[in-house]
Amino acid sequence: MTDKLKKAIAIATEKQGITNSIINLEHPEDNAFGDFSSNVALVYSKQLKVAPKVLAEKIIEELKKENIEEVSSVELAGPGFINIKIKDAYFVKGIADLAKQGETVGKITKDAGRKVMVEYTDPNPFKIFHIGHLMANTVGESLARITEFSGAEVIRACYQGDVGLHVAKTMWGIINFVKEHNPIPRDESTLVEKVSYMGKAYVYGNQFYETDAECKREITEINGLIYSKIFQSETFPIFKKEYDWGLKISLEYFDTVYKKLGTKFDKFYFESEVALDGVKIVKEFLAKGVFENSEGAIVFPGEKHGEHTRVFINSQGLPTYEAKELGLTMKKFGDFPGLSESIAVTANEQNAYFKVIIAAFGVMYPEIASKMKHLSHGILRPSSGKMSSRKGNVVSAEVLLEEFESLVEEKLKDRKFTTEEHDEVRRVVAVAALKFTILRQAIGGDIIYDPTKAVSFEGDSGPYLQYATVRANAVIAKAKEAGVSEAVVKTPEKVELLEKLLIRFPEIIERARLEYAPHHIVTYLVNLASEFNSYYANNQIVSTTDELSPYRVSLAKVFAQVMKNGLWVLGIKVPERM
RNA sequence: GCCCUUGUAGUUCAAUGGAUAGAACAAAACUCUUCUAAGGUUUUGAUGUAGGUUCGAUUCCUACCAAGGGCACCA
Repeated sequence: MTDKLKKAIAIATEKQGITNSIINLEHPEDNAFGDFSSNVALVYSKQLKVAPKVLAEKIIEELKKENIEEVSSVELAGPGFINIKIKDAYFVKGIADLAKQGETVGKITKDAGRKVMVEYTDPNPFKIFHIGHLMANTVGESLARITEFSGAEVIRACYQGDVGLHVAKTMWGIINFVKEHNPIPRDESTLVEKVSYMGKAYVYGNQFYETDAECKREITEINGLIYSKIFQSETFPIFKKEYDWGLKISLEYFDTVYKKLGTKFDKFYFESEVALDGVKIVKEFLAKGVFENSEGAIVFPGEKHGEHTRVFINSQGLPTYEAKELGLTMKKFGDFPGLSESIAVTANEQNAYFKVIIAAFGVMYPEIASKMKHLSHGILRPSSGKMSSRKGNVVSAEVLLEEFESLVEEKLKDRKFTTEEHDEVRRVVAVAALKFTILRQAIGGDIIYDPTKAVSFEGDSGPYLQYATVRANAVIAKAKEAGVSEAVVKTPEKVELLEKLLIRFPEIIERARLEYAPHHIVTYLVNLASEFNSYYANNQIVSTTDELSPYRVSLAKVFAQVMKNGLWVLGIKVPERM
């Protein structure tokens, strides 16, 4: 419909002497202005040296001559807008079409044939899985699903730092921690206990790294030994027992978190498997003059490319995060030939870092640079202070999720559930509340989270969207029970905003994909759910006497499916009941 | 010091250069013998400051103010 109207307006505009015009066609915010609105007359009036209103009148005249079937009226409004209203029958038919699509409603084919990798979450073994990882996971998963829903083949990747200074700090911490305080948790301890022990060991190690020169020297030495895992494996076994233990429980624990959040990665990358490649690339392009020797390190002189200089190989001869990133990127494109796009989601403190990486690729492999996309998120901040896993004042994902779950628990008190159902609802609703909080606003900005107020489940929230869907499903079930006919025999004279919003779903998906902006979907679903809730309050949907009942039930069905798919794209599940 | 990002109701967020700047929370009132009241209805309230570009600026440009992040061997 949008394309059809755009074309018609383009033709009408062309007759006024404007060629190759860019037609802007939008849904006016105020529904009273019509279903579509265009500002072409305002845009091109200057070029033609006529008043916008005069031009608009002429275009409207042409449009009327075209006699487009679905259009009920074309009007001039305001300073020169062309407002178009669509016949109600078109929307009724639109709902019927959506109903036919069933579970695939809203899926588009914009990205068909494309292969897109999304790398996100990237927690580091040997360290805590904190709320920053929760954010990256939520944003990344949603972007992956939007892309998938747009028809692309999506590869979910997760990149984990199994070598590096942080590992050395934890190793040192474990070794010294054991001596002084606590022994390593035994096998019968829970995974969470083991992981939190390791988190403490890291903080302990880091504390000494920063304050004690001798400890710093030891940790640096351990770091070198850890790298020997890659370079010359025979010197590594010194810490092998602690290392293997730490890596194993970290990965096991991450899996439990992913399961809870609803992510399933297709590919895990480790720093240890890309570090060597990174070194190779740096050496190769050092010879070609892309990198330079500087103060014993090898750096990329970013200033030559509008960026800043960064160290790729340190004076110890070890690859930094930067060099590993080169190896990782090459490996991604090597593992998945024909990759059309490689998206990486990280915290926004890495924005400048990624610009340098992409600039370096721009010099070495422009083809790859053009396919790289970096997206970032802000921090999920408990209104007091910045969190840092180095200082240990971080909120772990575990703690935050538990906090949300206990809030849901409160609400669940009055409802009757089986134990199994209770736990499921508790978890699904808590995750929805959390993901909604993260995805409701444009990605990139910080999300301020007040731990005392926590999260209200009233108003715009994940549970609000789930609740509207659950109610629609309950109505559908009731209709089935009451034996309301499936066949729609009568349709309403006049459609509501609900129908109009429903048929826009695919457009919203497309925009979210184009702009890498999940929050457009959130905004849309909130409006849609709110519209449905009003409709639900004003209309009896299930009735054995009202001829409109089958239509209303079919509308509820389409609504429930759009909500389910829209929430799926956000990574949110809908419970059976709540 | 330099670079990047962000300043919108009391609060947390929206708004492809367009029309009367949308929600939610908080506050006040109403609403469950119709399908789940985690709902619905109504009322109050905002574009950091100063310029500029434009028919039109929350949006683009400049300066200032404020907040956050980054800037060499961490990831």
